[in-house]
Amino acid sequence: MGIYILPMPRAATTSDPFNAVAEPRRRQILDYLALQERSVGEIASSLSLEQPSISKHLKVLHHVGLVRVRRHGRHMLYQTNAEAIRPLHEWTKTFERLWAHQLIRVKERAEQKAAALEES
Amino acid sequence: MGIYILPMPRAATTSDPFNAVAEPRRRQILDYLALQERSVGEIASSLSLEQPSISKHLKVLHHVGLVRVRRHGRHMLYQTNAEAIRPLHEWTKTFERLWAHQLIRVKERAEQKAAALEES
DNA sequence: TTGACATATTCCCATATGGGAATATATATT
DNA sequence: AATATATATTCCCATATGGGAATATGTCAA
Repeated sequence: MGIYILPMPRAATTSDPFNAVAEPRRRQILDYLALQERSVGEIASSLSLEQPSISKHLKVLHHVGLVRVRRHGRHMLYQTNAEAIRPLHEWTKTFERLWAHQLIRVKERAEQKAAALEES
Repeated sequence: MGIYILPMPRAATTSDPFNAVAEPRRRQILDYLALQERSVGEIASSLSLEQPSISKHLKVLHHVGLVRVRRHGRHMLYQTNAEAIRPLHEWTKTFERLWAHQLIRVKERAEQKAAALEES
């Protein structure tokens, strides 16, 4: 182990939040765990998935810091760590101005078209 | 005959923007093409990657609508379609309130700790 | 037409993956 | 102690993948 960044056909799901979040099930889990902590069993039954699958997804999410865990008796209580989603938010935010501009241009073109129709 | 559910080991990179954007190179490309359209050759030399690799990444990005293309002579000019990033932004945004709350709690706990130290 | 340039496609291959099934580990209860 | 419950791990396997190299397609210029 150490710093190894190379011949990977596709970056590991555990390599960063972007990869971890690419899987729809894992986004579901994060949504579900956003407001309150839940046990693995609760997650499994709520999302209609087998417990081993949930455990594996949680392992990935925990590896990149997207969830916190604490033990409560036999149960492991997981909860979304929203802070880890922030980098994704920041990255997407850098494009916010752009889609606003693009929408304005679409609107302007539509208005020009409407004006042209009036004249004819 | 019946319904066969094909085993998908991992969703295709072309399945949605979340998967397309998981690849760091593709995020680089989107950053680079955010403000102005660029030819494949320009992208390749700017990001220090082989042209075939760039073309393949662009194919994925185009498939999910993250870039637009237009032909200009022999050149293909690509540009980021910011609108397609919006769903990612919206999803991450749903967690915005939460990390604000969590930061407040972290701050409060730190202050309590400091107060306890003062007393002792 | 021929040649030069720009981009796209194909072939190769080692690797991570997600789900299912079976099993292992950990904790609580009696 | 033994047993039940909760979670984690392991094994299996078909599949998509990213880069490199080679090649194909497309477009302009002379």
